[in-house]
Amino acid sequence: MDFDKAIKLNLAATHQRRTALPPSMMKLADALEALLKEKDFNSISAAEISRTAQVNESLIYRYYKDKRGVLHFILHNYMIEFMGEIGRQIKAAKGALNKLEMLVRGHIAMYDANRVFAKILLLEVRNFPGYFESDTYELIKTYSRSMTAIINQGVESGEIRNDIPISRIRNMILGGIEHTCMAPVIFGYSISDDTVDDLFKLLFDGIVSPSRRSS
Amino acid sequence: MDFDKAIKLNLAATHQRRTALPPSMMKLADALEALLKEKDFNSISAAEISRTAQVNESLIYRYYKDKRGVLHFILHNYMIEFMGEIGRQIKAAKGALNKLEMLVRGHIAMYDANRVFAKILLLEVRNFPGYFESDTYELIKTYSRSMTAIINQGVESGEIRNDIPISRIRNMILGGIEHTCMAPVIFGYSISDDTVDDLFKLLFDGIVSPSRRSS
Amino acid sequence: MDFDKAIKLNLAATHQRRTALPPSMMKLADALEALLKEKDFNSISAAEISRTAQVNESLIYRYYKDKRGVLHFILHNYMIEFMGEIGRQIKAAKGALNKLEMLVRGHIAMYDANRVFAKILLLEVRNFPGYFESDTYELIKTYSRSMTAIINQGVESGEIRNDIPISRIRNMILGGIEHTCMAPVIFGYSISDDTVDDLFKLLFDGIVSPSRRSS
Amino acid sequence: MDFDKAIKLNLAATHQRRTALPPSMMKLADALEALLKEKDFNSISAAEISRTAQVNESLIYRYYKDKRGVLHFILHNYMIEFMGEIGRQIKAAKGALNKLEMLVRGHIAMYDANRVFAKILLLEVRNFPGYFESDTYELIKTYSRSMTAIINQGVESGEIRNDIPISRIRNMILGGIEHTCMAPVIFGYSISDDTVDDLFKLLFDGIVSPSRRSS
DNA sequence: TATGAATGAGGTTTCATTCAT
DNA sequence: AATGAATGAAACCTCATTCAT
Repeated sequence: MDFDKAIKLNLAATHQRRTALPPSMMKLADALEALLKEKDFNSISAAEISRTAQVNESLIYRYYKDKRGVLHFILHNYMIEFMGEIGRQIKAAKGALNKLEMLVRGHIAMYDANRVFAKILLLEVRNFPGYFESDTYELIKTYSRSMTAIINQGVESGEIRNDIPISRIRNMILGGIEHTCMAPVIFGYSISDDTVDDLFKLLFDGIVSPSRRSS
Repeated sequence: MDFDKAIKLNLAATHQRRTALPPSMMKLADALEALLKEKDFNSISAAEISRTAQVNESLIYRYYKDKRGVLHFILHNYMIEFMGEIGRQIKAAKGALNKLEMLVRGHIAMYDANRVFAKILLLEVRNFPGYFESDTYELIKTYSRSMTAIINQGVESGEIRNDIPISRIRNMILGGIEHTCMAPVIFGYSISDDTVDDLFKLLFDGIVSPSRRSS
Repeated sequence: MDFDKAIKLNLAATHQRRTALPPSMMKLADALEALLKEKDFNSISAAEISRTAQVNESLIYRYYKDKRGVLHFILHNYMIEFMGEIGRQIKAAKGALNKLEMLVRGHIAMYDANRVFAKILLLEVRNFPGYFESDTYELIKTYSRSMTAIINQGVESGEIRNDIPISRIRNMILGGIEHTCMAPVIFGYSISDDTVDDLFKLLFDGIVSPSRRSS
Repeated sequence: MDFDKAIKLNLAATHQRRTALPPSMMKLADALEALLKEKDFNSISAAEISRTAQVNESLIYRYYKDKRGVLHFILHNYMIEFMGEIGRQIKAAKGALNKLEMLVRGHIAMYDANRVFAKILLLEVRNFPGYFESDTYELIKTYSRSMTAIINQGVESGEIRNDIPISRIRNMILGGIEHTCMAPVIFGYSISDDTVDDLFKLLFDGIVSPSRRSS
């Protein structure tokens, strides 16, 4: 059973996943995840992963393409969970700004709760050649597109200013998220509600169209 | 002649610098800089640096503490150039917002013109243990403090809103800069003036105090 | 399988040991031992050990902590053999002085028969930082303690003078052994019985209690 | 000015020597000598020697054949001093046994006072291929021959037994000296008069001719 | 499904030494 | 008499990975 097959099984319900996959495959992923809490990917060796997993080193190459395959597997699992969660929250909200706020708060909350996920996405995966062609990056683009859609909807409904290209607004928001989370993730402190509130003040007072401003 | 001595010489004029240091020392730094345009630091080997520099590998260790020392040297040189440049530009501007704009535009222009500098600062240096205790990070803090001072001055003069902690405003700005530059730096396309203008619209409409708003 | 585990297996019978451990692990130890007959440890390279063992160089670091780990392994094996041998001989003797004589003669005989063991202990291991915290040094302390016990018993039975601290007597004896063996070990000549007899004359005329002296 | 020339100058009086030789040449030798007090030759690098000497590294190769050349130079200087000293002492003594005793006591005293000299001769120089063809070894042979001459004289005068080849007696004596000094030199404790007296007891009771024995 | 053994390429770093000035 | 620059070999060690069982 290889990585591709695993990914498909992964899409099934979480309960089933954990049992459907070979135990050692999960142990390896869990081990790497645990290690990522304390070091970056490049300084974790295959030997260390398997030692932590209490599993034979060769199994990495049975279940994954290579060492990096384990990282992608972890990321992919997180992304799927993330996308589902976000999808549910957006549906509940009314109006583009509310949806956006849900989205951003959900995103930050996910990073806050799952540091390893945040680390991988913020630090590990970027300068890896080939990442931007990976399946996982496709998921990110899906996410990005749904944010674009919401902004677009907000522009059309008049909630969001229309003098700036939507893609740029989206990038601003994504940048805000990343910057808000970067330091806490690197230095390991939690992201306070105040910080997030301030992010919204700065973000929204900037992008909300003048006619809608309270003051 | 070691790294420390080199740094001091570095502070001298650029013309002098290049001749005062051993040729191979500069060749190595130049070679690493060239290589950084195409790969990340960790996947550049000492052998590769010296091969590119057409210089003996062991000179890395004669002129620098270790391989990473070359990276620090490059970064340090850029930082010194950067700080000088920025300092000059700020003095020319009147008013906190103008100063801030100069600062941010200068910062982005520097990143745009010197991709390697941007890459090192945005990608390479962060998760290196010990970076935050380095001399170079001290320079960054100097920069950060001068930004804080300008914001503070803007708050006192009424140009900038006073309901958000200054440190958070500063982080927002730094985050905006980083995010504006991140994608262009990673994907290698240039940063358009429009992008920067938009950043200011978003940034300033957010931080300018309501009483000063035109609409 | 690492060094610690190996040590435990080591305690098993010799026949079993050689088969229980990875063949290459033993080949490496044997190779180093052979090389130590002709050069000192510092001038034997890892490449040389593995070449002699006809084994891949990296196995040194798989089976041992580092190059020095092989030395410790060899020493440890010898120590275990040594301790067993010594233990058996002591039991056979009656009276503290006889026991002591057995001990010392056994010790010297071991050095005489196993020059590499002697070399390691007398020359290679001493000024290595960390040796005195090693497992092997613990074995030495065990040995040292059993010598102390015998001396103590001799003092209580009146065989050994009681006006000198036991630890000093013990050190005197250990020093005598070392002194006797050092030159033969270094220059590669055998330790004559006469030399050992003389050591006893000097040692015992010094430590035997006055009441027991013939003259 | 090269080593050979230096050696010749060396043979001149001590006062002149130090001034006749280039200062850096002496600085290097002094530096190595100082370092030898704490490490063995193999773990002292050329860089370390020149750094300690506060002299340019290449000067090692200007004034000496190679790194080991410095060691030989130091040894040679000691040897010349040693030979002069010994020569003077011998002349003062009457009778072969007295001369021999002077010789041995002088030799041991020299080792005791000049640990670096002793270390080089006892430990560093032996397993170096080519040593036995060196100029310095010629000096040693001179020394050895003068000892042979004394023994010969003692045999002829009846002081020393004539049933053992002279060369063997000489080796016995040289071995005794080495044996006596080895442990103190390695472990860094001083050589007590008692130890030396014992050496003589053992040596002379063996080599003195029966007719001259007191008992 | 899993294991232990082994490999080879490559990593960073240190060193004695030589050359040009 | 002395220097700084440069070199190439070799040191120790790590790693991802494969193979036979």
